[in-house]
Amino acid sequence: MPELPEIETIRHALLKHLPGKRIDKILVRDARLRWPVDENKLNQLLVGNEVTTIDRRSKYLLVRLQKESTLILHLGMSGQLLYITESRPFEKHDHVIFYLDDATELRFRDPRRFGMVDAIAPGGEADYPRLAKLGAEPLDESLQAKALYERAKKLTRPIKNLLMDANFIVGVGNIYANESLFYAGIRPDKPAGDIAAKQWPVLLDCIQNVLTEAIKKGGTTLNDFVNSNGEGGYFQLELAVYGRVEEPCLKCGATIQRIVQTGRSTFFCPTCQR
DNA sequence: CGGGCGGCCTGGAGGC
DNA sequence: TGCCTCCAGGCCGCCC
Repeated sequence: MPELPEIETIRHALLKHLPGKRIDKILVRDARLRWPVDENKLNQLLVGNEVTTIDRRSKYLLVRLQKESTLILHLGMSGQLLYITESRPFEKHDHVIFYLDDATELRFRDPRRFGMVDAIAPGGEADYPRLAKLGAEPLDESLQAKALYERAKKLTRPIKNLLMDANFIVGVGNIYANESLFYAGIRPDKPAGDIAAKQWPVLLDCIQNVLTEAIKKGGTTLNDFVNSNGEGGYFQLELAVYGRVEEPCLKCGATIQRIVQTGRSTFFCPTCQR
């Protein structure tokens, strides 16, 4: 369940290995991902080009190549990117393999196949459908809490649902939405429009702190997340509310509650969060 | 337009 | 031991 900190961790790991390497060949072992993998498009746009750098937008990894083509990856729920330096047999869910010019490989592994592998032609990013409607980057220093307040002030849906909506703010999934709202002292089921203008800077600050701390710890490892070195993160040791139903609140000792919001588990402290 | 929800997908856990 | 059901959840598409 990679969210922004996990993707950022993977991006940093890949930056140590990929830049300067040329993609020599691409093997699509199973094209049935979230959208069918277009093998011809990958070959045309990516093969023969060197990686220049790697960016992130929302939970997408953007591997930049020469000639301004881009490899775009999404890890969905269970995706992993493995950087492989010595010959290793394929595993069942190794779906796409990028062979590099120094005999190393990048493998896209994804048991649940919610992930995505695609290529973007030069100049095509602005119109790329998955990127076009994305909301604010939470760690963007120019992001103003006031702008979020203005967008949210007439909305009736619960604040937690809004935080998980990538059209509003990106990179915040179930874990970090729960955690951020705990630190901000806001009930997850509070209507987004009921959050006062003066509360938004507090909330944004909590979101940024939670994400930044998680990045420092290498992300959260629950079921599936492993970074490109095959190592999990450590942020799960510091989760204040996520997954802690019936356990005592770390601030006040009250019992953490679990509710379901639009099919997703929500955890909160009924005393600290109002 | 806002907002809820079903479906995609597999592995692991729990019940019997 | 094995079969069944449920759950995890990012994101799209459909619906009201």
